[in-house]
Amino acid sequence: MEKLYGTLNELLVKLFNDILQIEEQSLKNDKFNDLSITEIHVIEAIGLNAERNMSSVARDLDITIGTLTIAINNLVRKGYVNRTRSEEDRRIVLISLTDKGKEAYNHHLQFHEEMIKTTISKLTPEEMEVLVSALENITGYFKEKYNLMKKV
Amino acid sequence: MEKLYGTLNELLVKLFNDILQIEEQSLKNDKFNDLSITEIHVIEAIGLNAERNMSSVARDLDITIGTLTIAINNLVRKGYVNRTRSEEDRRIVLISLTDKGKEAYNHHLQFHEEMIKTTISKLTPEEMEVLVSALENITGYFKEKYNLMKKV
DNA sequence: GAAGATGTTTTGAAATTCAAAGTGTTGATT
DNA sequence: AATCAACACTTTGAATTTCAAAACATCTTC
Repeated sequence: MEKLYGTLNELLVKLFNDILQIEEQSLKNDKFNDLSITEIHVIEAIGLNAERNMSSVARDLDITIGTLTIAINNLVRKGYVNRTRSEEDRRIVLISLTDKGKEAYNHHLQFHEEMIKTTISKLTPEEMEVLVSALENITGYFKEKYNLMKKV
Repeated sequence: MEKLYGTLNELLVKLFNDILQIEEQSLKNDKFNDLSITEIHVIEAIGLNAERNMSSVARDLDITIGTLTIAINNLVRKGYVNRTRSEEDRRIVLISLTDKGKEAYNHHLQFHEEMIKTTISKLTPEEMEVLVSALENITGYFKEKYNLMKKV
């Protein structure tokens, strides 16, 4: 049990550093190498579906709207994001991905998919289900803990 | 199968973001709340053992020495790190944790331990094993991929 | 002892972030 | 209809983090 414990700790810490670094590295040798990790995350948060307003995207990313404004300025300039004002309520700014933005979105998705594919290719169907429920447990716990902390 | 795939992707991404945010939040309500995450990482990298020079710590953290110099300036100012010059080779700068630095190191370790302990407590032994082997797969994949990229 | 190598610091610039002030729009109240 | 508060967003000013390249100090080698 103690051993498992150290293993898990090490794995999580290592996983963390690795993912960040690889994501960064892989961006550099990439078709979309004018995008930073931050910008990729914004593109991810906007998503492929309908137009979204600034506030909801900022909330998803856990950043302030002011910070998002700056990020969107750059993404619009680089041609990844459309920005328009809502006709119904002219306070609201609607953002969505351009075709180029959607391409970048899908490209990044593939990075993730490759990672997952490698992971699950070594698991049996039963193990896969176990993994999913284990991760659901963990993220559930984290979500709870995070919300508690936020309220304090 | 496709569905599991998306689920797993989502779970891992979420887990990742959650851990980062919780770490950040927990620092704020903390005894050592004058430390940023970056600074905690530097303290972790210096470690409890012998004095280390700038280059080796920078290499461990995958940052430039110049960047580390600035981080160490602040940590010295805040009383977490000792900085001396080697007597044998006066080019070399030796850094180590002060008592306060060691306290912060252990405190952060406890945060990790608690996180892992809670995680483990929510899992059955079977889930544990699957989780560990899945994470091993992922980090293995990353390690390989990362080394490849670095060489390019 | 000069030249080059090594280890670190400094400098200048860019990216990311926040809090707070500012701008424009809408909705409610009177 | 006029005003005022609430809302959605942008701008501003400052802090942090980071890097590359120049500068500095010290060692090693020829």
